[in-house]
Amino acid sequence: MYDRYFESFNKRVPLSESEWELIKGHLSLKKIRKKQYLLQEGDVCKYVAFVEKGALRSYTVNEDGSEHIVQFALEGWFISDMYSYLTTEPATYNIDAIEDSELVMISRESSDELLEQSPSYKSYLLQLITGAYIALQKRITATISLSLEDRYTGLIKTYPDIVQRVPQHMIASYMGLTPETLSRIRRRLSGN
Amino acid sequence: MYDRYFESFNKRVPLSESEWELIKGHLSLKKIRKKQYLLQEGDVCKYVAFVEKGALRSYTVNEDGSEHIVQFALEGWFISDMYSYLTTEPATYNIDAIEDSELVMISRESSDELLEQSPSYKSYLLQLITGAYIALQKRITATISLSLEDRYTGLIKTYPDIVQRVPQHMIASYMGLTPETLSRIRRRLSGN
DNA sequence: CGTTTGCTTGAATTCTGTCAAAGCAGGTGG
DNA sequence: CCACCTGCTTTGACAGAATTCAAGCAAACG
Repeated sequence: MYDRYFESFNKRVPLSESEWELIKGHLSLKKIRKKQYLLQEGDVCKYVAFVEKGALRSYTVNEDGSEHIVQFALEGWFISDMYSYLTTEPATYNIDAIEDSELVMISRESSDELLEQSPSYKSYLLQLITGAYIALQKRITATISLSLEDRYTGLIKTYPDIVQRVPQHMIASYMGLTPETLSRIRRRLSGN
Repeated sequence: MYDRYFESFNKRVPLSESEWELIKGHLSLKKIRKKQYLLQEGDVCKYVAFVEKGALRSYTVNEDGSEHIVQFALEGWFISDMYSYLTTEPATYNIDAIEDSELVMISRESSDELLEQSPSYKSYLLQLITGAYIALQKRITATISLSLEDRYTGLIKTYPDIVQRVPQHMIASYMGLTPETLSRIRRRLSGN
């Protein structure tokens, strides 16, 4: 229980027994099934979810009904609508499960308390978000500077599990492409 | 001196006199001229720069010599190659000044010390990076889900000063477009 | 005043999206 | 066990959009 979360935490910020007990008291476990919503656009996002097991995605839906995937989250990643979480404004993203999943949930209230009471928690959060920030900057860099072929091969190298576990039309959406275009890129890469 | 930095800090995390003195002891001021480098690809990034005055950009250069702007930083923003800064690996980004600028510089050593000694500094950094993370997520969302017209008008609304102060071929680079394409988008938007 | 820099425009080319259809599993119910 | 869905991927033809290359023009600068 909370195994991966503890591992993620402890490898960045080594934890004493007592501090872990304090933190654990603010966590809760949630299981959701494939295709089930964790958050719907318009609701206020009250939790950050850390993925113990499974796979989720966050995405927007345009007026014409088209979906655009903003993020995937597999084991060891967190997912949330951070803006809604911090401001309590209505969420602009939807989040649902791509696979049956197990999540460690941290509410805004719990997070605020932990930030006051536990320097380790504050350090962990800082490191986690800094890592996420760097990853987003890399993604943007790839988007504006590389060809589609190079972006896709880079994605495979960086996140092989995502490419294996997630349907390709979702990868296309994540890259801002149509499924047809991604299919053609893959053919070009596999040597006609 | 350090006015904007103090303001940015104090509005997020109110500071006592003594704590500000502690922090101020770790800051230094740097002035750089337009077109001057703050960081070159391959060097290790030893500072995070907070912009007191002026405008900078970070960008990559491809083998063919084409530049791709990853970020702009105006007054109140920070800029750095965070990955290089944290790992001491060679930087993958270049940073230079678009206007004559004044910067508040924080070295890695100073930042580490402050993170240990000042809970307020840790809180400030967490809030700053969280805000930057959310901004990047918005940018990615716009990139994969909106038309070029909507992306450009969104940019004008969100960062009017950037669009006014930065040459348009740099805006085009930032959006991942050629200058010609951006010029045509602007004509379409101004009603032929 | 000449040069540089940035923005615009045009025509040809290349790439991507759209629409329609077909192929290909995996899963379900009969 | 098989036939039939259903969801996903691939393919083709065509229309639309962006890039490329070339040229022209205006403003800024030394």
